[in-house]
Amino acid sequence: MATLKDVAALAGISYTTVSHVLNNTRPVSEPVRRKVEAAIEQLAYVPSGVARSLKARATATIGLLLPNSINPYFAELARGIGDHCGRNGYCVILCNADDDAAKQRHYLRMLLEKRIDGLLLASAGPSQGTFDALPIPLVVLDREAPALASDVVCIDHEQGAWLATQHLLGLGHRRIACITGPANVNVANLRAAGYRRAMADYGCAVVPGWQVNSDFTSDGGYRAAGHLFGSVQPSAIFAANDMLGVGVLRAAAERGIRVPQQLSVIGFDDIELCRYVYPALSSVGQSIRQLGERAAAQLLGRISGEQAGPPQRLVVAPALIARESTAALAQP
Amino acid sequence: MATLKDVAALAGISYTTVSHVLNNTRPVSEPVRRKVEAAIEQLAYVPSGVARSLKARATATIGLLLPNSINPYFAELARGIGDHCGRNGYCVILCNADDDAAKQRHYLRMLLEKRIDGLLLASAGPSQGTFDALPIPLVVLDREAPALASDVVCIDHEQGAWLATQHLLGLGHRRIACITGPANVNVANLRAAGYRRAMADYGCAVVPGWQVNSDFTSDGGYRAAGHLFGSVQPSAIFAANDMLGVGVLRAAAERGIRVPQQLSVIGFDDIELCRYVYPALSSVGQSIRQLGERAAAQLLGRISGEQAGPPQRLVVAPALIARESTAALAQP
DNA sequence: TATTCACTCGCAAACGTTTGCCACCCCGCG
DNA sequence: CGCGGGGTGGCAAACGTTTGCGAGTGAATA
Repeated sequence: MATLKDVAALAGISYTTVSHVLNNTRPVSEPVRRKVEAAIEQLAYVPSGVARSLKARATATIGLLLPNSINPYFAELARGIGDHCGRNGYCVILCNADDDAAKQRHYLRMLLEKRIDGLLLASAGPSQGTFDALPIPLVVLDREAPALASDVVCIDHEQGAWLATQHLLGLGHRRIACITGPANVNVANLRAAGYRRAMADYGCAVVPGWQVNSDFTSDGGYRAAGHLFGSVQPSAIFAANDMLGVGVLRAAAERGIRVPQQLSVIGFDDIELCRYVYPALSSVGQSIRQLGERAAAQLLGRISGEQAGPPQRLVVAPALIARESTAALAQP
Repeated sequence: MATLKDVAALAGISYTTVSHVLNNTRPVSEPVRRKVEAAIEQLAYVPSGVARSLKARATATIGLLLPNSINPYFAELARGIGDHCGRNGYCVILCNADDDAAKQRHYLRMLLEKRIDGLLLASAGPSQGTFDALPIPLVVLDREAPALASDVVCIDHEQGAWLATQHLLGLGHRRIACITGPANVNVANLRAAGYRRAMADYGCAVVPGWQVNSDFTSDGGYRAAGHLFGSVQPSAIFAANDMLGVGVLRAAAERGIRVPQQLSVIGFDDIELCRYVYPALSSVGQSIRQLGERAAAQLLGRISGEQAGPPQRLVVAPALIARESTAALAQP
């Protein structure tokens, strides 16, 4: 690859000046500028971001560390982040940790070596001190990170769950089951709490067995729903994420349970998949892409120094998106 | 951030030696090594990949340029690529061009500045010379790139379409419609060609109107199917990609057309979404993640110089994945 | 004519690594 | 005693930029 010096030599000029015409960083006479530009063209010169980064101590690159990418939710998140960063001249390096703590540390190390300007951490499991004293801005996405003194942007999980459950209650349902995530992940517990609060608000006792833990996958939702159909026979199910909801839909369809006539189902997150299944899955959430963009904006703000001050918590309010999978309780 | 010199100063040793203990690149006495390691620990030193890359003229990073990310297909592809690269010590910088040629050039420029070691180009539109004289290895994914003298890894689109159509024909269907992509994208034409070849093999004339162009989106499939239902009333539909297929499923469901009893539907690509819809969508394809890994492997081979020689075409054979959306033609 | 600018441009020192080359010490051998 | 050589470790030159400092032109001004 051609370098600044090559261009300078070809143009018969010092490479300092070449640098200045490249960056418009000081006036250069027209003839010289033209010669330089011709040389650049001729050599197909592309400046080295590596050298530039070394000098500038900045890479215009951020890292995005995802815990597991099986959930389409993260794909949409990544899109929002990538878009915002691209628009602002930043690159993003994407790493899937696959729920593996060792892998996560490995990637973090890699990113630090690459001298990323900031890190976006999406809903990781127990981080156990991995992200304690990072030398770069960090914003945590989607998860509450009480231990970390970093910015957090996420949705109000508890409120969203309340909203979803309240939607079902408002439709007349009372036998409302809840399928939630693993008991050791915080988000799952918050959503379950929202469910229980809504039930309590309506004076509905949550019978043991109505709330079942699963794993945030479609298959988990499928199995959990099968179990519920055989026991508590709910008239509505709040699935603590959309993948679970999709699994519920399938379990119902296979048994000939008609949705929403005989069973209402609502999910959480409002991933695009909701619109593709039939019946389309009602859900609560906010534009995931916007969430990603917001997180990216926050991080970029920290990097530029524009955003200063103590850690912020940006929690966005969820909205109800009623689709085809929820309807009023049929009169018995 | 601490530098090599800081570590050296703290350890009371030259920074040359520090470098050597870091990389195990020449024997270092035990006491010195211990002192260095202690200093590294104490300063939380992380070597600068930027400086390293500048010296080594390599970044251990590849670029992944996607045309549009609305299709979940690309998310899966990215996952496979990211996995393979991660395992081999490479990072991936992901760029979504959103079907915008200017954006695509912008990203390419950015990636070149970042001095990526290789580029993975997924199924872009007409590239019109943008990728002509790249100074780095390039492998094109998913699309046949006749103009480019680069490696290509893709699936046999024509054969896959033949397989899908043949599956329907084997089930007794004759009134088989085909919904395909935009006429100006090569992949769409190849798939349409496979459809027609299969029809011809069975002596079925393709009546005008049986093949309709769409846009590879769920919505496009929905509209096209609606159109078909009102006119040719096929007993089976081959959708040239899974998103189209999902749209067909919805159009059928809304009209009370039962799949597969009254209508068989088959897609192409075998994205994960196929398994989530009900009825699960039959499809043809090969593990998308593996396709991605394969492409990444090819690129990494070119980068390391292990793979030399003329451009290769790796085309993988598609397989039929029969699910719930296809069944034998009901006897009238 | 001497001084002061405005306008252009070049020199060279960073940025943080890797690595070829060389220097030193000490031991064993002739 | 002289010398070779293994075992250690330091010097300094790259890698390709950015940028502070300064130098050289003319022309305008005093």
